[in-house]
Amino acid sequence: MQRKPTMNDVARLAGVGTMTVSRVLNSSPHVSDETAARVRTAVARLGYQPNEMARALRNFKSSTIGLLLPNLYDPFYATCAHALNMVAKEHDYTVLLTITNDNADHEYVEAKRMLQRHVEGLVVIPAESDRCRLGDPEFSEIPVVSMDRPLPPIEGREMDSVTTENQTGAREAIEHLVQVHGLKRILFVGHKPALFTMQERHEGYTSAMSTAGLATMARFDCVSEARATEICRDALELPEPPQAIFTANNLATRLILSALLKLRIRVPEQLALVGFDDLELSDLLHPALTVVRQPMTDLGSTAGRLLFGKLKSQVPRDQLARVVLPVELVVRNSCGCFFASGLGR
Amino acid sequence: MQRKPTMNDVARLAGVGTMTVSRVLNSSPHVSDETAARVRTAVARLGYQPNEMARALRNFKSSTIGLLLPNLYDPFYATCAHALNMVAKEHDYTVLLTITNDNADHEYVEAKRMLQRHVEGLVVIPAESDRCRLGDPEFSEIPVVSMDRPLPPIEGREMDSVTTENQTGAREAIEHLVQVHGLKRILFVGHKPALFTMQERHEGYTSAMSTAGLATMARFDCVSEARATEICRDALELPEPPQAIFTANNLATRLILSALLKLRIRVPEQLALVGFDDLELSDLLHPALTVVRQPMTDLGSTAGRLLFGKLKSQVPRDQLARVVLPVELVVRNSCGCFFASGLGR
DNA sequence: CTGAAAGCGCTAACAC
DNA sequence: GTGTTAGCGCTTTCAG
Repeated sequence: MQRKPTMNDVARLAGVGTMTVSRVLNSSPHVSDETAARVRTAVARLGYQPNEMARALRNFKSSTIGLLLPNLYDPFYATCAHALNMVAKEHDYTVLLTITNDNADHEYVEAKRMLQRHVEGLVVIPAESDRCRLGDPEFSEIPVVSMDRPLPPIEGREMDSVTTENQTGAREAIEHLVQVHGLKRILFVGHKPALFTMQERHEGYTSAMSTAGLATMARFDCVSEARATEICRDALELPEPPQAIFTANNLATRLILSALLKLRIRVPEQLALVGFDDLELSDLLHPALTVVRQPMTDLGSTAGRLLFGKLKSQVPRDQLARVVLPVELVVRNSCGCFFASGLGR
Repeated sequence: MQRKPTMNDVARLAGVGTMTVSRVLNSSPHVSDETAARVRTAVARLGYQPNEMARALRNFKSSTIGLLLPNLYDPFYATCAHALNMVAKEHDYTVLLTITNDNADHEYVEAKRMLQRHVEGLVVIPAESDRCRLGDPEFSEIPVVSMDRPLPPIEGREMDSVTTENQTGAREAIEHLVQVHGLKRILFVGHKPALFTMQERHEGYTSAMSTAGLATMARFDCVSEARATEICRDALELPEPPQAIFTANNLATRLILSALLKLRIRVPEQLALVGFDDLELSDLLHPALTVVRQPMTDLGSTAGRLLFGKLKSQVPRDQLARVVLPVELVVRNSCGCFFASGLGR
């Protein structure tokens, strides 16, 4: 385990100065072909690899970006992360990854760590919180882009964001239930009332319901199997029980579906179901799930494009971008469509 | 956007030398409480943050590890990555993430990039390939741990690995089909014959079949919906069609399931199904899937523990660890269990 | 207990 | 075209 060769070693072996080596490595024009060739042989002979640390220290750039997200076991976040990574790779950047567990304090600490590591930009799925600190002045030196949820503006400073049409998606889901299937009593089920996406989807639900002149009912506590069962039971005991449930994210969908199955409630005959977020196997379920599908990959790659646009100075730093990506209502069977016809197996 | 404060700035403000500041920051003992306090105030006043780049350059350590994996959209890999990240966080290390797309050349290039960035260790889900180069001498300076698939030993050098009981898992699945359900003709379906896990599972399948005195049949080309349909159709046209299919990974399971549904083949009555790898909604399917479940989180965290064991010098570098984690046969309905009783909805 | 000097590996700026 | 000098921000070494 001997010391790694440095630029000096290469220079000595090639019989030139270190600067010449540096120039060759950075393919600067003013080097004669002959010397360049000599240097390259020396590099190859020694298996020389530039020390990125020294380079970063000198150049004030690290070719690194930071990615902060709540977790990676949720396929939604993981897919965003995947897409972002691909963009970074295209630009020859490396990604520093951190899991925040949806905790704003961790997020802040980790973001600072990344700053110390001289990341040139940050992509973040902000932690669910009222007191996010990613707007602190120390972060204003690098571009920051948020995905899925916007970063709350702090002291007037706003940051780029890429989100999806949460409201529109929810509204379309409800309108489908109301207009196509003639349903009137639709229950909204979410898992965290404070979450931006949750609020937006609830807003979409509310507005669609009120447009149709229907009364709303919502539960925001669908966080466990037990609770989901409770929610379903409560709902069915109502004098006028809901005819459909709109689950506002993949966790809620999963839990409610499981509860419904256990309670032996027939979907969609007895209770229709539409969910926000597509799930891996939802087309193979019985009934196949009708869902609002979000463009997960686009979220990540758009965030990446936004960030690199600024890093490569193609876009002025102070130009604010707020991209909202379209969602798609994927009509399958759980809403009641194609079901009587027996297509649903 | 002014220059960041350096240690020198702090030293000047506190009226001490830079060394004293350094000592305080690294909580070295030989500083008087009073000076230390002065330094700390100065640090706070300036909002000083140590420059990790300079530190890494000086110390030859970066508090960074590298993670290389095929992709993040596969929940299996993503969950491993999540677990590893959590371990790294415990040790106050940062993770450099790279997607290899299961390409050994990308993997090699990216691993070298990580080396240039002075990662202190590497965790990798090796790309499917006969010519992996992660055993090259340049990597022998840092500990390398592989997950899910072992790294092929190169020039005698072997590396730590964490895998799961692929053979045993497959064998148990087959034995269940044979012994509990009395099935004799079982088709093995995989997607990539070269993959380590695929081979191991096939080996388990073969050994279980031969122990039972049964003939084997295998397909290794389940890579698309169309192909899956073809596989099913081919199988059913056989003079003695299979009574069960064993799908050797989550992709194959997904595709075969979808094909079976489309072909209106009843599971498990007409054809039983057992898969390797659990899927997010597989307990909600009709029938619920019987699967061999792998400890995804354990894979990641064990790999992390192995790596940090060496980084913290608790374990000698040359001590080879080969951990094999147990899998679990999760019996649900697709194998035929609990099905006649109507429990499956 | 504290500070000054030297240098980690690299490159921008200026000589020649 | 090419080499020399200086210094990025930090810490090790060695004097005080």
